[in-house]
Amino acid sequence: MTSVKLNNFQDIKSEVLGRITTRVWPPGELIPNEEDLAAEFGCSRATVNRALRELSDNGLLERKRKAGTRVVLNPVRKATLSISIIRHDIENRGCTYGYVLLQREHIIPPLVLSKTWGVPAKSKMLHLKALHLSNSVPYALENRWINTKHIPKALKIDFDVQNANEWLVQNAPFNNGDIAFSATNTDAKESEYLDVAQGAAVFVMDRKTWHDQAPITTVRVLFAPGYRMYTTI
Amino acid sequence: MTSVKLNNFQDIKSEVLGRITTRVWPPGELIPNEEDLAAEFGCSRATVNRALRELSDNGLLERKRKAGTRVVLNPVRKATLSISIIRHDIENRGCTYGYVLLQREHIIPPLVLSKTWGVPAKSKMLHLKALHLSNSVPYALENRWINTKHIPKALKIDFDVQNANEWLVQNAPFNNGDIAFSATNTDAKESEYLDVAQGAAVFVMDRKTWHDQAPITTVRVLFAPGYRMYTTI
DNA sequence: ATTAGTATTATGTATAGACATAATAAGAGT
DNA sequence: ACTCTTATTATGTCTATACATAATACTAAT
Repeated sequence: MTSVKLNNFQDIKSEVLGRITTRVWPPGELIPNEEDLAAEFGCSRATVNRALRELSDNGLLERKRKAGTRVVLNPVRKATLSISIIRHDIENRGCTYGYVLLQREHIIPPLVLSKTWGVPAKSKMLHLKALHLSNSVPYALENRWINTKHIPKALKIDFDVQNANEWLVQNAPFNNGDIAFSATNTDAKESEYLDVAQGAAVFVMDRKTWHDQAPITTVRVLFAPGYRMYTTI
Repeated sequence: MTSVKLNNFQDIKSEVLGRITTRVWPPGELIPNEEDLAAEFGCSRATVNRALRELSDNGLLERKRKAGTRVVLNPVRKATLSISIIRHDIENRGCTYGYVLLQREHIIPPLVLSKTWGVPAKSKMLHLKALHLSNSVPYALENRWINTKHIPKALKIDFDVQNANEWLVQNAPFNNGDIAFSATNTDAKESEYLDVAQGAAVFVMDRKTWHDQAPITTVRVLFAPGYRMYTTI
C-alpha cells in the first residue's frame, strides 16, 4: 500500500527490508518480480535490481533465474570485518605503537608447512617472530613464515627496523587468502612474550595468502588477553 | 597495453585488480577516470563504475567525487563471514545436532545489561542457558537474554524443545546488531558443561541485536575447544 | 585579503531498451 | 514412458544518456 514514489535504490532496499522484517514477506516466500516491483515503486527495473542484488549479497534474499526472488528461510547474516594492519588498530585507539623482532631465521620449515603449501620439503623459508606493543605493553605475538622462493627480496630486508606485516603489504601483493580465528591457551614461551600467566586464553588469527597459485606468507597472531574483534550486521 | 576488449564488469574487476597487485597502479596512485577506462576497455562507463565500486567495497580502491579513484595506501582487506545458525554448522559437517536447555528463568537482569540496553532496571528479562551438541558431544554453550518487553511471546514458548536461536530468527526479526569475538578461559561451571578441563581456552561470540531502537536479544556463545571460524579474503 | 558566488570535474545514480543466460515448463518425436 | 527440442520466464548484465552531488578551483564583489 505504499503509493509513495521511491526514487533511489537505498529507499527500495529499506522498504524491502521492512517488508521482510515485518513479515509482509515471510521467510521462504517468493516476492514479486523486478518488473512488478518497479511498477509499484515507480522506478526502473535496474533500480529494483540493484536493491535486491545488494540484499541478496547481504544474505537476506535468494535469487534464481526464472525461479524468482525469495526471502531466505534461515537468514545467514553476513558480517564484514576489516583485517587491518596491527599498527593502525593500535594508533586508532590513540596508543603508541611499538615493534620488536624476537627471532629471524632462514630454515627448512616443519613438514606440515611445506606439505600444505606444496613446496619442496627441503627448501628454506624465512621464519620471523615479532611482538607488537601498544604503549609498550605486549599487544600481539606474531609467528610468520615467508616464502622466499617467491619473494627473495625479503631475505635482504632488515626486519628489525621494518615491520614484516607492513613490508609485505607494500611489496608482496596477494590476490587471495584465507583466515581462521580460534582460541588457545598460551604455552610457556608465548605467555612469557605476552607477559601473561601461562595457559591464559588468547585470541588467535591464522592467515595464509597467495598470489595466484604461489604462496606468499602464513602468519599466526596471538592477541593479548582482552582483545576483541568487532563487527556489525 | 591491453587492447583486448573487456565486455563485462568481472573481467574489468580482475584486470584492475591485476594492475593493482602488479603495481602498474601502486598504492596511493590515482587511476584514470571512469570515462577514460571505459574508452580503453571498450565498454560503457556504467560497467567500469560497477567494477570499481565493487573493488572499493572490497577495500582496495578509494573513490571520491571530483577527486577521482585511487589505490588504497594501506589495503584494509575486508573479509565477509557468515554468521549461521549453529545447527547448520553442525549438520553441514555431517554430524547430528543435539540441543539441551540447561536453565530458564524470568528475572531481573544484572545492572550492566539493563544499563547498556536502556531498559528500566527493575524490568524482568528471559534468561536462557543451553548447550548445542554435535554427535552428542558438547559443541557450544549459549547464554542468552531476551527482551520480553519487546517479545512477550517468548515467555510462552517451551524452549526445552524449541531452540531459542532458531525461534528468534523466525519470530523476532532484527535489522541491526553487533558482534564481538574474543577468547576466554572457562570457569568451573562452563568447563563442566562443555566437558573440558577448567581454564581451557574457548572461542567466544557476543552478539546483540536490535529492531530499530528496540533491543531484541543478547547472547554469549562459548565454542568448545578446537572451534575455528573460517573466512577468505 | 576575505568572502560569496560560480564553474568545473569525477563519481553516484536513474532510465529505457536490449540481449544473454539459467532454470523450468511444454510439446514433439521415437 | 522416455528423450530431445523448443518456448517461456525472471534474473543478469550492457549501453547510451541524463541529471544529481560532493569536492575543488576559479572569479567577482565587498
